[in-house]
Amino acid sequence: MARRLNLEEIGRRAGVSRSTVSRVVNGDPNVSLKTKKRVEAVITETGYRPHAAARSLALNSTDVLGLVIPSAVETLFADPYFGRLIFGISRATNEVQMTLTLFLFGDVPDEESIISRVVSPGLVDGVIVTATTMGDPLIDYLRGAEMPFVVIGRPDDGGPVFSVDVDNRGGARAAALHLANLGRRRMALISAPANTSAGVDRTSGFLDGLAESDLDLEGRIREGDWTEGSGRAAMEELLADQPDAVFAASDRMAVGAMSAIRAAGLRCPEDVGVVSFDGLIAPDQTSPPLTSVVQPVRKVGERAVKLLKAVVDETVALPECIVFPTELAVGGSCGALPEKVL
Amino acid sequence: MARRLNLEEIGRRAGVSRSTVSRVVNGDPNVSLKTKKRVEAVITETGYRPHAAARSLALNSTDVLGLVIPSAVETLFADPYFGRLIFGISRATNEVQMTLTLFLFGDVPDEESIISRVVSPGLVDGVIVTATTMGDPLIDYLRGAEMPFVVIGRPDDGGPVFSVDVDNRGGARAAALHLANLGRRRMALISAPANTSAGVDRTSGFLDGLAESDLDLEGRIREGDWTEGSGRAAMEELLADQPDAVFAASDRMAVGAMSAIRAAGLRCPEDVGVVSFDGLIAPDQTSPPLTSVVQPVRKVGERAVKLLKAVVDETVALPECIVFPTELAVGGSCGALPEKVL
DNA sequence: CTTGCCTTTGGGAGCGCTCACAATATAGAG
DNA sequence: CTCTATATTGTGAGCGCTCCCAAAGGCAAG
Repeated sequence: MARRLNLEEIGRRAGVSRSTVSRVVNGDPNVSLKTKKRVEAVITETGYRPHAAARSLALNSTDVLGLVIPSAVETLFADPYFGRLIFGISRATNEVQMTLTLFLFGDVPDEESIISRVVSPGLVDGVIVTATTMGDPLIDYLRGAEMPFVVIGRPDDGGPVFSVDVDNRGGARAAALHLANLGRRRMALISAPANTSAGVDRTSGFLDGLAESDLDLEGRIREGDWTEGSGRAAMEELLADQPDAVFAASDRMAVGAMSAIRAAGLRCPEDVGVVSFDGLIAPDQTSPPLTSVVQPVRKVGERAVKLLKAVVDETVALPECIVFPTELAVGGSCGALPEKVL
Repeated sequence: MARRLNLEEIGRRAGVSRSTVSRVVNGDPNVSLKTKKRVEAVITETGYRPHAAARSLALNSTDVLGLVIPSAVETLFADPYFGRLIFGISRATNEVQMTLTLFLFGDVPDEESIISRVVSPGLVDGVIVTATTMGDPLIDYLRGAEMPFVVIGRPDDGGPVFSVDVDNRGGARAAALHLANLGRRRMALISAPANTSAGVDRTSGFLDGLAESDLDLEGRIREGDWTEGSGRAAMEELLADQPDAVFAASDRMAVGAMSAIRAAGLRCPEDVGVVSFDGLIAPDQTSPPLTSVVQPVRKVGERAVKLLKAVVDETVALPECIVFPTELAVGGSCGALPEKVL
């Protein structure tokens, strides 16, 4: 008796055909009210749920979006950025009634296997790619497989892609100008990896701002790897050059830098002002509260989903590069007095 | 010309049949070397990838695991716990060549829609459920839908389920004993939500430890919600009772508690010793480093995947409850001198 | 009562795959 | 060279769904 629940079986029990049940399930209005009620009763009673794979096969569409994070080493995941991003993406995915699948690459080179799964037809309708390093072959691979995709960040080569990014350059420039306006003259930079577009853009934006203020790093630059530890190490080295301010290209690196400053017996912001990038650390989590270039992480995620859906549905034609503005949120770490802000 | 790439088409191009190509794709040894080479050449050349949905339909198995986090409000996601857990689960999923899909419930009651997707046949082979609150109807729903599942945490009711948990009770008890051994007598507790099994177990374990030491909370208990802010608020209240130590049921709440202690002009550990639960905060991220009950989050995730796979494959019969031990990692926050530790 | 039109329902085919089994090729033994 | 045993390949059916079109039912007008 335990026959599988499928359209045919529901139809049999309701005394109608497969197609009629299908119509009811999919809300097709061309069904008489009486039939509809009857079928719905059977569905509720049996707990029938359509078979997702079968539907995907017939429709050639899965209603599943993939999120690919190629460099998800454990340290990366400690960054609140990804939690927030995943949250935003998940939210937006739910909103459009789709499902989110996650492709994280471990340290192990399971890349090969994962990538080939990502581009399999019938698994996902499209993917969002983030945290790629420059020259990542993944992008070309996706193009070759004709898998719709959206990049979070700035794609490196000239190839046309859909992307969502934040104004890294403008934000970093604003950080430099802000510090310069506060009278800081010997600034230092803890940069993000130079093989990421965010790293490159934040560095060049900061340099832009310095140049506009007739200032220079004079070698006071160290590259971090996004982690707190790397920020601390970088700051320890930079302190030898006695900077009066530092811009860290991420919140976590800034936290590390602040702890190095404190450990050296210096005060923040009096001796060394600190400005960071991200805006993901609550004001009460550091003392003094971080002055930070805020990027709208959740919005980026949500926008990426919407854009990807448009790409999949082919309701958008030309490759589009969306850039969200960033905004400087002044805390106490840069040395601007609260009075000045309010 | 642009005919769809499928087994039939690959076969046509290689001069063999559908099944032969299928055999090659799936590594069936019953194919002559010559044929195999020829087919593989065509596959490489065309970039053919099997259609996942079609395969799922035929095999009635998707090779996809779901991770369901029913209470993923944004604050929850700020906890490093989930990042770590997802990382572990993702790793293990990759290892068994499966794919991970994520079901996060937003604040909005999209629950209905998400749950019904979770239990649809043909989407996932099974799910891992975590962060459920007691009495969560999700569990019963999964049972009713005959969807294989594994719970991370201790299931509340008596119904037989597969689960992976850590020894919350034993860990919290060890925390109490440790503080008692150090001579603390007026301990306080910042508990985790009482509608979670971890919350209940950590509280009762701590009370056990106190009782064994002939101590009592005497009302010095406040319930937090896992967040740093709630830990700070709880501590502020507790300080009125002048405790000489506090056990926070999570790292983040402990961090909040420490900041409240500092803000009150008290010293940690001299005035108030702090012990937390989780062990997810690096020693150099707080000062003094947190003494914490370490739970093997990543292992829990990995084990959950293995267990779920066994459940799906029906290679395990009786509901199994796996409990990982926890271990007290002594930092400086509890007042144990470094000499004592080493 | 017939006709025509619109509403509602049913059946066939196909999505791309796997599985079971039939068909064919190959080889070894007699 | 024939015959069987085995290695290799091909065919049909079916997984559960959707789509398309044809069939049936209902109803008003002629």
